[in-house]
Amino acid sequence: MLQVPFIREHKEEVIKGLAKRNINATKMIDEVIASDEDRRRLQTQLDNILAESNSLSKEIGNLFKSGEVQKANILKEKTGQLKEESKSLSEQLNEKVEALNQLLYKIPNVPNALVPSGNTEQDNQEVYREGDIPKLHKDSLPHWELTKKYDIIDFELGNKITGAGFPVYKDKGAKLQRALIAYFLDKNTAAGYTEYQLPHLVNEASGFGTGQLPDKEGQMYYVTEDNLYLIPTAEVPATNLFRDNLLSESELPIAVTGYTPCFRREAGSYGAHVRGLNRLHQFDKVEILRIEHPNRSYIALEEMVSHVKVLLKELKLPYRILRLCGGDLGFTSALTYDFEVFSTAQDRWLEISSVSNFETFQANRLKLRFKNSDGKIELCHTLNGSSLALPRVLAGILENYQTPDGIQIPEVLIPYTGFDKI
RNA sequence: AGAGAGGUGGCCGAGUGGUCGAAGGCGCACGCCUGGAAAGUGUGUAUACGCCAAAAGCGUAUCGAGGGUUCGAAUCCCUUCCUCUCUGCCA
Repeated sequence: MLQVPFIREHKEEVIKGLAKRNINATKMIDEVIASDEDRRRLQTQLDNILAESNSLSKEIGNLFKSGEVQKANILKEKTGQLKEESKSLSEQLNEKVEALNQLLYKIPNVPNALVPSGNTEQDNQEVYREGDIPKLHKDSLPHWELTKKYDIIDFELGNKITGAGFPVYKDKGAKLQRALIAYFLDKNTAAGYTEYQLPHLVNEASGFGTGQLPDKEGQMYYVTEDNLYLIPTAEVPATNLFRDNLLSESELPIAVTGYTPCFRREAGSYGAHVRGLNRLHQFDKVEILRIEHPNRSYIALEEMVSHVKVLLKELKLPYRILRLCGGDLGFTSALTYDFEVFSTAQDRWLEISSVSNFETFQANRLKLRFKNSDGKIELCHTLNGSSLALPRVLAGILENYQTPDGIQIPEVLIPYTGFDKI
């Protein structure tokens, strides 16, 4: 959520930035500013009344002590009036604050200057490409055929025990999953990220902190009995570790990694784009997260991008990096780089990582602050990225590494799998 | 799940209607002391919002959360969440 003082002071900049998301925010921003002015006016009025009432109460106490009951009773009547006024004012104030918040929840983050404007995927900028696209044999298959052929993932079985989008990994498929998770976590911890094992269910406050709530509750599975949500990404529990924190500057930066399953209710579209592993209700992901000093957050973003590059390079998967355009940018993000692996058998790019800087947008909701060297309190910047989302990496490996007599295992994974071919 | 106890500042802990944003201690910061350190000693040490061009300053709110009683609530009442202990269940 954007900060009101920031909106007030950078009104044109905010409107211009949001225009890149194809939002005409002029009206919304004006409303916010007007609403905030009302709020401040009410606050001042209320504070004055309460101040008067407090000082009267003190007087009354003193009068009672000195036995001047009559005088005290006169003052009592006055405080009665003040009380009614303050009650009505504080109701108005609460309503105003709530209305203002409702407005703010609807305003997405202001894109960074680097974000290109645009509506669709077509407008994303390719900023990097690496790796050779392999030439496959003529009978090569998409992964959903391969998994069947080698009996390593069973979609039907998952369908039976749960439903569509909940695959069952078997035998070497299961082992390969575990290998990927271990490999990613090892690389991340070696790069300085601290490993966490996180809860897979979160409460409402956490969903709110990272921006899933309000409005996007439909995307999460919800446990009604206990009022908990299944996490759509480790970003939610990992970021909320630091909710309501006032850090000292020396504690920054913080770097966290964790593996969790992710649960997404999203219905999605149909056809080849969602076949097999391309889109699931439950999938595994290893996440990296950083909490940074505002001065360093864009350096950190580059570091995260470089780190993910290494993973893909080592896996020898052909990939490209896109800088997302305004229309494709997530609600909370200021700048996002998407990583896509090329699947030769499907002849298309598959998104496998998304690395974003949220600047203060999440931190503002989370109340995640630090005390700077001048002793002033500032919001931290938060960033996160996948390193990596498993299913599509797996799809990429299966499809790109297939040979007429089996699927090769990428060299870096062999120490983890214990086998070199499926 | 049942019974009981409890939630106070970074931490420990006192506080049962006004003098309490809150004693005392620890911690932390700065100073003094010291050749240096320890000890000792002095001072300071919450957050949010508002007023103010800003700083200083002032005001308001905050003792788990929400509501109520009262001129006045950390303190009394109600609701709710959480933690701990015992019993039950269970990996």
